[in-house]
Amino acid sequence: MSGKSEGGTIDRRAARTRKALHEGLLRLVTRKGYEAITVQDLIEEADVGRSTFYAHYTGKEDLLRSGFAMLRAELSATEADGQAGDEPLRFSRAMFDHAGRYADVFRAMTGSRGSLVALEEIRRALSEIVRRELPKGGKDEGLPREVYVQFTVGTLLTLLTWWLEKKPGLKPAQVDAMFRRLVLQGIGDGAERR
Amino acid sequence: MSGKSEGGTIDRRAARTRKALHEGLLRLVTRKGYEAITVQDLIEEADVGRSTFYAHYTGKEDLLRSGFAMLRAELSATEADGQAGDEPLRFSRAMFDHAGRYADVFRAMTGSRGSLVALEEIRRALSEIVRRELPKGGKDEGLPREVYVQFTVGTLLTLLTWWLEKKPGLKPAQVDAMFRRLVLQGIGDGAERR
Amino acid sequence: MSGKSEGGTIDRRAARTRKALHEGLLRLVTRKGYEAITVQDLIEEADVGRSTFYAHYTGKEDLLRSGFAMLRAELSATEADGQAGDEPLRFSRAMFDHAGRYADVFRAMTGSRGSLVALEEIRRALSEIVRRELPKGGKDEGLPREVYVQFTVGTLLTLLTWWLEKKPGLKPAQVDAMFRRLVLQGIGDGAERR
Amino acid sequence: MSGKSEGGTIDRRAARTRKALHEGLLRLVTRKGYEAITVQDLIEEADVGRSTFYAHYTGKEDLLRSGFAMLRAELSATEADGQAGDEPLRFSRAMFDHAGRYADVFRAMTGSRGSLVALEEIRRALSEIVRRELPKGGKDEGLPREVYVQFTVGTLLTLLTWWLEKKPGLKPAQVDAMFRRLVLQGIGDGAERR
DNA sequence: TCCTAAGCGAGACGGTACGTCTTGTCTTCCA
DNA sequence: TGGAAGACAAGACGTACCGTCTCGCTTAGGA
Repeated sequence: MSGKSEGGTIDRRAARTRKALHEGLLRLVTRKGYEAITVQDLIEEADVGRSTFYAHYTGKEDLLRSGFAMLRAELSATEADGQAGDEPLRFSRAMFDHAGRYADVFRAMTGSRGSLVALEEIRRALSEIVRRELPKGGKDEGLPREVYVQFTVGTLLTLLTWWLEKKPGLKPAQVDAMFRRLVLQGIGDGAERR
Repeated sequence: MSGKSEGGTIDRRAARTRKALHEGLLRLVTRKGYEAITVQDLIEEADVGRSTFYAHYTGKEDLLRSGFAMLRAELSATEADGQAGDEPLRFSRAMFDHAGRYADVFRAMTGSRGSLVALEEIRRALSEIVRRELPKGGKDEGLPREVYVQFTVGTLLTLLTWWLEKKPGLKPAQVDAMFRRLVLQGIGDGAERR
Repeated sequence: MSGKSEGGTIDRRAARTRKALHEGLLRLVTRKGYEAITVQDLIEEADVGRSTFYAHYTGKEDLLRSGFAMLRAELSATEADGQAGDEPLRFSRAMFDHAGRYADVFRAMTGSRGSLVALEEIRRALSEIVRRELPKGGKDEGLPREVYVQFTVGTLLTLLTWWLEKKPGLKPAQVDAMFRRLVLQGIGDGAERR
Repeated sequence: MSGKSEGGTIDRRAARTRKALHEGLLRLVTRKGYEAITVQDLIEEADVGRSTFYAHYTGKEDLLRSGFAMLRAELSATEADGQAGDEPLRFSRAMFDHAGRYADVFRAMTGSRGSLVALEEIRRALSEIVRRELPKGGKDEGLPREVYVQFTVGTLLTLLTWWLEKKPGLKPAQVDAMFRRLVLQGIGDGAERR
């Protein structure tokens, strides 16, 4: 019994075990990439028994997802303070700031040594945020709302990946500017407009 | 000996073996998803000996990549006939037509049962095409050319995935229209321009 | 990790696993000869996982040797009761009695479907016994003690093989008589002596 | 067609191929022991195609046996000149002389890196000789003639092995003396006789 | 002298066993 | 007596050989 991946506070020990595993995962992921990590690695890193690991999680994917779940919970909690300013996409700057700080982890999750699972989790987390932040207007012109969301998230990830992998020297503000330009105007050259 | 995954015409038998493996991979990938495929599956499906498989490819990733390499080679060969019409992104319609026909394979490669490797290969193939097709106009307001390319490819993949996974009923032309709208104008409403 | 082929009492489960493997080997060896046995056969016969097998033994030779080691340990333990009667070679009769009962195993180990390893182990086990039982008399006319031992063991094996392979109908006592005659007098005809 | 391992003079080229393989086997056997030799080793050493090897022999055992067959044929041919002196076992001295010269090959065939097949061939070859050389008398006393033969051969091999492996410094004459002593008188101490 | 069948080298191939590695379950022991 | 430790069954991995086979090349021996 003892519930699998629910995060509820069951026990003091259980909480300590989960913390150790999450931290171990972070350390390992930057050291050898997500895909190469084995359950054996995880339990050695966290100094935990094999059956203990499986008592808490169904596998390393579950551990990863549970980590993202915690992350999302935290994000939601601290989101209220962003008052509904009328500027569109105003969350993006915070995003790039944050990503810049955890560049190592991000790269290890999404690079070729990463995992589709991680990528999907990241996309899901971003989608939730964008979905909440993008409720303006309803012009549509045949573009379903979900397409807007996925387009925005996709562009964000494109910039993020290009930035951290190819031009890590850039400042978050510079990348954010490119992002906004692309999302709001696309690549249509400025000459046609104005 | 005899080069691994180069596709050169080495031997009549070798070519037949490789063909059998590539076709087997395609069949299997739609049947159970890329990730779940084992080398054993591949050699049974292609009716090939285990050591023969490893004589040609270093693993299932290598087989996958070699398949994409062949695909790219074919695409390059048949590309010349696209005369340099002045319309931008004119390749996109063909792309969506093609993708619609191979929806099963595409989904199996990129879904959660898919593989980062496949995704990267698809992205690489598209990038090559876009890079060739997008040479118009000079540098623009500090946006590096590669960002244009990645943005375009990313948006294409976003639309492709959303289409095949969520709205498989749409016609290629409809999805193509959305793609062009997003890439050329972003989500900024049309009212501001013109 | 938990010692390889030492036979020590490490764990109840480990002991059961080893027992199952030893018994499986005996069954298989009479069924298809030692050489033809594969590790796969052994683990199927013993209903054991592949990695479990390799956790205990380095290969089928190691399993064989460990079986002989156990056998020797048992023999040593039950040897004390043989009081030092003055009759030479008095162990031989027990040997032939024993061999007659395990004729199948013996043949399967030493025949052309057998193994040099098994033969060497048998020879080693017999040598130990003979070395202990043959301490009478002082050095003799330039014949090193070890030559005596090897000669005795060799002759025993010669008789054993000939008996079980060519004349399985004979009684142990008859073969033992031949053995003693040959070892003690050679083939020189008795007439010359006495 | 073209018979497998018969040695008949089929063709000049065939004979050259077989010679190359036999010589390669001898070189390899002293270099890495019989058991460790692979067909690949043999065909590389003899500079022969894989299919050519299998056109002549069914495997490395067949090659080995065919080598012994040739050896036996040669021995038989040169045996006639040994006139039937009345001395028993007079062939043994020549045996030990010969073995001393080919110590390397012998050790590589019979040691733990050797092969039961080789041992059986050696035993068979020696048995043929002993059977021919041991026709004297018919006292018997219940000892079948074949037991005499096997006893003699076994003792010869025991001495041979012990000599080459443990005391390679001894002269053939010394070992031969021990052999004759053991075969003719056994280990019965001299005191009882005379 | 030319032609043709054979012997041959080269090595791809289908198979099988190997020893290693990882997974998720199940048993034992200890606190 | 409930959870940690780790032995275990299962099975995929990549490697090494095996014996079969299909190729061309060469190389006599008979026409």
